[in-house]
Amino acid sequence: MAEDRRIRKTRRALRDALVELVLEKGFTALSVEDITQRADVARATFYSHFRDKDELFARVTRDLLDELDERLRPAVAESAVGFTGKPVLQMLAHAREERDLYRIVLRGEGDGKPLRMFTEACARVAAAEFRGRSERNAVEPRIDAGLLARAWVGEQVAVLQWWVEHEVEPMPAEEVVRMLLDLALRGRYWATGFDRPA
Amino acid sequence: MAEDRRIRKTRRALRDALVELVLEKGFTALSVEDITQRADVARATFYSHFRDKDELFARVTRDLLDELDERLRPAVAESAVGFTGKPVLQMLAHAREERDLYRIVLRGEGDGKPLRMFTEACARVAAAEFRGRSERNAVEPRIDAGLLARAWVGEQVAVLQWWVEHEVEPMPAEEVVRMLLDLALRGRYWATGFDRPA
DNA sequence: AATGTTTCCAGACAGGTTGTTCGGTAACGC
DNA sequence: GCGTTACCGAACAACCTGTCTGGAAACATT
Repeated sequence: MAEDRRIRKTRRALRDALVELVLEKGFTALSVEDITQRADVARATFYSHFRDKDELFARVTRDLLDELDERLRPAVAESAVGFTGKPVLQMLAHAREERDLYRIVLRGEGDGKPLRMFTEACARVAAAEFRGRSERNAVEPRIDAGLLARAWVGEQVAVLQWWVEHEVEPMPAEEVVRMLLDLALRGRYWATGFDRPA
Repeated sequence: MAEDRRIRKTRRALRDALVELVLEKGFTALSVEDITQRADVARATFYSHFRDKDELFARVTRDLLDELDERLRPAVAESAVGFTGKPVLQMLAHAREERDLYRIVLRGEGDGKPLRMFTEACARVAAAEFRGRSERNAVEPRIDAGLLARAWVGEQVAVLQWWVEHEVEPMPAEEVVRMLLDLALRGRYWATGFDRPA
């Protein structure tokens, strides 16, 4: 009862066609026929796999997130002893491999639904990272935990977006991680040398 | 040669209908007829004002950003002497007044195009704030300026998004600004009391 | 209050998209 | 080789889009 080779082939073709075409003309401007034509698949076949465009996109995004999760698991465990930046580095590596898909997701194609899936996945990872730490934290935090998580994920996603949109890598992944961590942990005053307030 | 009262009325009705309906069922699921019906306007009239849905949304967003810019101008000038947080506070105030519109823009409705307009506007403001500062900055910054700007705007937008999506205000705007500034300027170690690295 | 202009309306139009259904054909796993 | 399953191609109604009418209503101006 292994999965039919034909199914894998058409699903893969549809996936690739979607990514290519969204990159070319945007998700909304796309018709199902555009996709099936590019994928060299009959239109009727599309509907035997997915209810509509959105379901295909959602499915593709979910697969991507599962893959990312797989990679992040060991990195998060390692990062539990301190903010090592390993999870962020893994994410950048993943983004490099699946750059086109990352681009369209991070652009908010599909009315931002895939992007929301992505940020929520990141938020779960961040929450896991923070949880392990707050237990052995003595002093009272000066900021709300929900706000902290949102800010951190927002920072990450924004930088990731900036990074994947460049045609040539603007800087090596290791450096991005270093800067992101310095900025988040030590703050802008330390990172830029701007004069501190009185 | 003042503008025709009828034009203002129908434009306003279409704007309100758009915001309401996007909030209810999402931008893509919307038809032009849905909008004109809710606005109590003939469908043909819609096309005499806008080419399509997207142009209406883009126009509504642009108006919002112009309004925001108006409010930010004095705040940015005041903030030039130090990171006072005045611009962020103004933005939160604006978001409270136009909450529904902020919601749909920040959600990425319309394939993320309006959201991109928004973040770019924020980036311009941030750049202006940073520029005035970097001149009288002695030491070499430890992080890239482009990355810094991206991270800061991403942080802001993510928190704003979090803030407007709550049905009841999770915390007063002044407190959000304080936390956001503490976090961005002094960093997570200071803000949370997490143990510093060796 | 009269006038010439502009906007709005209701309806109709072709062209395209959607999602579903069908029988026939080919590829599949076993 | 055999029974099963996925694919194809074509057709279908329903809907949406964008454009274009002529006539009615609201407008700014005098």
